[in-house]
Amino acid sequence: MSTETARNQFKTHLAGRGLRVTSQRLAILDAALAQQEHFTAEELLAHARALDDSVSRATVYRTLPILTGSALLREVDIGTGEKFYRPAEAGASPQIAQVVCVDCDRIFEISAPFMEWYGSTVSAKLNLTPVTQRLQVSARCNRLRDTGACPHRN
Amino acid sequence: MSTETARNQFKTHLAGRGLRVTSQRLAILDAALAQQEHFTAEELLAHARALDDSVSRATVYRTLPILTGSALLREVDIGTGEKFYRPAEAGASPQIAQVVCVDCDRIFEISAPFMEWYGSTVSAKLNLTPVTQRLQVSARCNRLRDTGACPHRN
DNA sequence: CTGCCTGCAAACTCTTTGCACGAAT
DNA sequence: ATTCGTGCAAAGAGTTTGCAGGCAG
Repeated sequence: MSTETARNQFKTHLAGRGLRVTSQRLAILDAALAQQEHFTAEELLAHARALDDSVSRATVYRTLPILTGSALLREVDIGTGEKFYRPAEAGASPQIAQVVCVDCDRIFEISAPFMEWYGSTVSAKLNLTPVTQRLQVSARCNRLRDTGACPHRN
Repeated sequence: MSTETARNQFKTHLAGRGLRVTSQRLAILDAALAQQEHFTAEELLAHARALDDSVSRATVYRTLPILTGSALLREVDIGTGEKFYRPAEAGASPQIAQVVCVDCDRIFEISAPFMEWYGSTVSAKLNLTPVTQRLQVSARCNRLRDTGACPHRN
């Protein structure tokens, strides 16, 4: 999705909810979409400020829920206290497994289509209907174990 | 597992690591094992204080890692900022899925024997070896949707 | 113009830590 | 007698919120 397309999608989302299009919100959007990896709110603040130095931490935190709500970003929680975000690829499977390498702290994401069946099966036993599901795996790097060097670090 | 058995297991674990058996640690253990549902550190503090009012918040936080490390408690992270704990049933499958009802916030746990294979498959693609894995499902209550009353609430 | 949005800073929640005293071994 | 463990209170990390002024619609 081009930046221009994303901007338009964002503006439509804002307008549809009676929210205003501000330079800060656009800067945060642009900064978020430019990220290559998972990023934190703090990292997003730094990048957004590079685009528009009037962006404050509060506005980043106030804008993130709008961005996740408009399906432009996905929130990724790996249970470490701080939340991570990343651009939501259009058409990507909602069933994603996160593999967190305990050696390098990197987060990998892999489509996990089988998960849907499993979540549904498990939920049905409780008379519940699944909304979201997530397989989170902590793993060690084989290369690091064998050669002492983690190929993902640096 | 009886309370007496758990106490002995805990004392053995402490002794084996050169840690001391204190009344506070035992009170926290007893309070934890008496819980029927998932509990937070704060709730555990309240219950432990009912058994021994000299227990402080700091000691609860310092003891929780010892209890999880000795396999007497399991930590359950559902991505809400605070961590939950529950007694670790002896012999239970290490592969557990958590289903969190978004209507009543209750946490259900279900054995998920296939998860290990999923995690291994997904990790192998990255040349990683899984250490822990977790399937977390958010779900809505069917009963609430149909009748307007959540049978789990209250 | 109206009122949503903003930056700032303080508040908040959960957890961790420095310190001097007290208790387990 | 040694240490390790403890309570207290302060510090920390991440996030949220009250307020007065600013800008979008």
